[in-house]
Amino acid sequence: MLGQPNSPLTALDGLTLAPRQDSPIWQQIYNHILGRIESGELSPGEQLPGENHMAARLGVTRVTLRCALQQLQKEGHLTARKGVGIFVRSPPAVFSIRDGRSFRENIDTHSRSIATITRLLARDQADQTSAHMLGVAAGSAIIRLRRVRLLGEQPIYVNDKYFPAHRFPDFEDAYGERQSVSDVFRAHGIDTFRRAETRISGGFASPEEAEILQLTPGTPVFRVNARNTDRAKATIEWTRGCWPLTSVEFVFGAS
Amino acid sequence: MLGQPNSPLTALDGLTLAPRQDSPIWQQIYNHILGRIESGELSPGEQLPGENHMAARLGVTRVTLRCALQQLQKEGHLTARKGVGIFVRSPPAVFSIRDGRSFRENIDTHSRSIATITRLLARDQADQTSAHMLGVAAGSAIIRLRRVRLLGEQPIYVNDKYFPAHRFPDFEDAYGERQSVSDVFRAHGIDTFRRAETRISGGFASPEEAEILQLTPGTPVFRVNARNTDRAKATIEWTRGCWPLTSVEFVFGAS
DNA sequence: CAGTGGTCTAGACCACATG
DNA sequence: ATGTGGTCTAGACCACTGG
Repeated sequence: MLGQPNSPLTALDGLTLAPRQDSPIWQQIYNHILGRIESGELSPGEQLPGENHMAARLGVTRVTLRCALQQLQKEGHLTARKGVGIFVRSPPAVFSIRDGRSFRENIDTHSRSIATITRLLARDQADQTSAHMLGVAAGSAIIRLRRVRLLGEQPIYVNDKYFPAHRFPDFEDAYGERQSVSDVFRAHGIDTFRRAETRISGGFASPEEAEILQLTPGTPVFRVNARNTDRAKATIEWTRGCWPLTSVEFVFGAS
Repeated sequence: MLGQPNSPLTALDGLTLAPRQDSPIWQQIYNHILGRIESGELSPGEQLPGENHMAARLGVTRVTLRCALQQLQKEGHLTARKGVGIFVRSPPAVFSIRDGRSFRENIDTHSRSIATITRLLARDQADQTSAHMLGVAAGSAIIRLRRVRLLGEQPIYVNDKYFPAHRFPDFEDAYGERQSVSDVFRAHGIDTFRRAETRISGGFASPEEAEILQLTPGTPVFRVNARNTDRAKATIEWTRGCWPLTSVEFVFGAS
């Protein structure tokens, strides 16, 4: 028993199912919960009652209830953790990423707090893909960096960055102080660099991505691939990132 | 009875369910069908056997089978039409859209045939949103254009374009001949224009979008908003488009 | 009319996480 | 040991589409 993690258990307050409306029961449930999330009555991180409770409360089967919950999970509003419970995920008050600006510059226009977690920083050998993107030979020494960005408490972005190791002998030291890639560039004499290419595609969260971003596996996501080049147009960084579909908007060429 | 629309009914050939593997039954079914689609054994437009047939053939409940089918629908591989059947949708061999190029220039790099359908061309009054995007007063005369693009037989893109009517008195005539917006611009003395801003976000297909794109409602999609401006930086076109998530990749700033 | 997919019920067992 | 979400069964009725 978890005590009463959320004393009011308010998730379903005020829901009464119309007996035979034009819309399916699961959609009525879906709409009701979504409404309570978007209105803020259910806040991010809050736990919902168990599926059995909710199904009994509504007089429907778990199967029916789960239709609604699964849709809400696919849309990024809820996260389920097996053996634990279902939680409000959100925000996802969409915010904008402008091409050519740093992550922090983009976020700063928002009021919420932003955090960076470095999950991996290691030297490795380039595989086929990363070698190609960096313009080096397969097997060359590269540096791998995996970071997760949090908006408030919610992870909203995970990315893997790859660097040609020979350009950055002091990567770890330069990075360590402020977790800033720009610092690393500057420390190695690269004061101007440029976003050479950005590719945006769509996909579905792998189990690994889902765990990091606190999503249900199979949730739709943005996949972003980008290359940064130095003044001589040599590639100094290749980034592969993943965003929940509903958390972000990409802006190109704006004012 | 539809006769045998696909004589072999090959959708499930060779599938035998492992009794208690590590992966759920529905995922085994999912993987099997997806494999047959991607290998080309199931071709676009082909109809699957009915759910009852397939469920019986596999010795599972429809509920279990539908788990697999629904996932495949969300990913854009299958389309279900109530009262009719389930069809292979595909392609979606992803193809790339480069910013700043016309749709046709982008597609021509692909081998498949491309078609344009004009679903609507009308004069109207600007609502709040379109007025704001076009930089005109709400209620001003505007021109609305809705088009669908097909790759092969599959609709892969629907968009609504809005134009300030006062700039294009002869829109219909200039457009009619080749269904070309560039022609309209040229006919009104606009020989150079520029993509001022592109915004990419994610969402889920509305019933209307789903019908047009032959998707299941709720399928994840890209939403693209863009503005074109003339030499004087006045907005001459605002576009709102919708792509199935798995059909396209957007490329910015490439070679 | 018969066949289709969409919805729903009332059970059940499982793996998992927590206390 | 308990409660959680994940999976699955064996039925059922419905609305829709087509011939």
